[in-house]
Amino acid sequence: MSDDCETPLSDVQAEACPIVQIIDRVAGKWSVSILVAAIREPVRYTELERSIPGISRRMLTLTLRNLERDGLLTRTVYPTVPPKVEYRATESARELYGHLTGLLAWAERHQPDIIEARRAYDQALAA
Amino acid sequence: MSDDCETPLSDVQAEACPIVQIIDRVAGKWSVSILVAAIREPVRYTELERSIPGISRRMLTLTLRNLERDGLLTRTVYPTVPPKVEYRATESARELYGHLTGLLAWAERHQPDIIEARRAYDQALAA
DNA sequence: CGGGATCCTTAAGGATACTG
DNA sequence: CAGTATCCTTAAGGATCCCG
Repeated sequence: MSDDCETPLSDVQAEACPIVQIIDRVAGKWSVSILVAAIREPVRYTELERSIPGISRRMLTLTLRNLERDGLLTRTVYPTVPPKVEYRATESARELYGHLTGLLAWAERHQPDIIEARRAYDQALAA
Repeated sequence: MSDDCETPLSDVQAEACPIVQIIDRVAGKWSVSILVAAIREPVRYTELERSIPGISRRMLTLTLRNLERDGLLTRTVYPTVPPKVEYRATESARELYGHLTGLLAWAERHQPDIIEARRAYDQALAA
């Protein structure tokens, strides 16, 4: 999935490629949910599992690892009994979050247009 | 993949959900590439096929249809021989594009951090 | 030229049992 | 509590052929 942005590209596609990479980073079903949950305050594993409906243990762990690997989350283990692990958003993640809320604003402004566009498109097909 | 944002959610996940929906809209391997290509001027089918390395006919058509359905592209057929079809970005898409370039700026600012974070993470694993 | 229809491969994700 | 390991299902995407 990771286009290298290496093999010779037209100027316009050279612009598209890094954008695709970021999108990929926050794509997948769960990345944003976890990121948003960890933005304001550190969260624990089980806390995430409970607050994100439908996520499986497997995907929770996998997505956490990826976010950590990209430097968007830090993972802190408290060697207590029972163990306690906290995930918190990094500064980098908080800046990214700012851009995501920008996208959110766009979505809210255009939601009616999108609904209508889909309705029109689907109706045109049925005809 | 489309979380409904319907089933009762915590306030924080209620915020995450619409963001996930937009990400999904521009996720997938090709959406952004096509969008960017069509932003400045109308483009033709074969033009897209040539300018986006590696895209298959199938995915080009599928992605175009989805973008059109969401009101991000308009499709214009000129009934000439041979046929000519132009895709152009809508106003809505141009606004979305603005937010995407915001993401691009974030990516450029943090690319060194990300590279370093991954390197550190991978090295810690190998140890 | 601009596709649609079909078949196949790969990767994302879900379910669940087990563990330090 | 916070995971890992394993198995299985689904969906995204690729290759190809055909057609107005």
